[in-house]
Amino acid sequence: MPELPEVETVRKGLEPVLSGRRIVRLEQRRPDLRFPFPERFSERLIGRRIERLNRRSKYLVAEIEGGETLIMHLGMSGRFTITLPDCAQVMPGKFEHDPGAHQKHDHAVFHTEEGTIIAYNDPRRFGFMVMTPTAEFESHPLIRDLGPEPLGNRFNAAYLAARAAGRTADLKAFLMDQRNIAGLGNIYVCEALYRSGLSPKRAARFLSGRSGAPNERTERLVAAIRAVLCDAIAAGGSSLRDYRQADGALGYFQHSFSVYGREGEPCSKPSCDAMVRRIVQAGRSTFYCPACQR
DNA sequence: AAGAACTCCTGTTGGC
DNA sequence: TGCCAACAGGAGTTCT
Repeated sequence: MPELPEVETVRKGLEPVLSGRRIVRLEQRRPDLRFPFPERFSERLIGRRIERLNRRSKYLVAEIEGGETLIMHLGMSGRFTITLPDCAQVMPGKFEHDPGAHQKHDHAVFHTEEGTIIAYNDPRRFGFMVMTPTAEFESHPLIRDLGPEPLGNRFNAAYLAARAAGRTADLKAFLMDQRNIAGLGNIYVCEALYRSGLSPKRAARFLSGRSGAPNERTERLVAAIRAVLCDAIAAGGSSLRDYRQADGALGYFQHSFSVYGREGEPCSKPSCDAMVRRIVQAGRSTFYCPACQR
């Protein structure tokens, strides 16, 4: 489901009810998601405060009092729902079920000292939760090979060009690879390539000149990636199917898609009369404008 | 080492 | 209406 803007939106939604709060109960409804839940999961959380809720790439990262960190990934279909104490009073009609009553695919349910219930729901179970000593977070196998945050300082044209030098993989696959850039997925790769006028079928080395220096295309792509992510975060992410923000609100960036999911529709550039095309790359749909993206 | 194929799982959608 | 195939926002593992 979620790419960087959606995970950041979830983080912002969870922060007020999790950051600085103490976990008093954990209901773990099955042994695993994609991977087993952490050993003695509830023992390691109960009675402890969540000191901070961060995001790295598409991971939610909760620093737990006592020196451990909980790393969570939402996979394709993971989401959190928040039920506030006395929510019927606070938000009449907002919850269709009794507070505390669990829904199908609620696999882990956290209770805080304040009586807030935070349920992790994930039909496909491609998500996962793992714990690591906070001191070893950066060297954790899931974290250590991640590329730079696209909205951070380490990500720029010089980096991208050097990274792409000599690479024969197509641009779509190159940008989807989290080791190159962290946090992009199918939607935002398609949208960023459209915004920068680059074909998803180009080889990644198209981004670097001789000696791995950036060119004008690299600059355009970097700017487009930053812009589309910022726009999406400002819109609260994209709501496809039933994805919602943690507070139940729908993100609305899906209304701003230029190409994603728009096969057969006219290119949104007024001067272009081409139709958006869908192809399959590495088993995933790619949407692009064959006229604007070269 | 890089790249491509395969895999996990459930739910929804579209065509007949 | 039912049935079935295709597809879905991800990424670790395994192979070449």
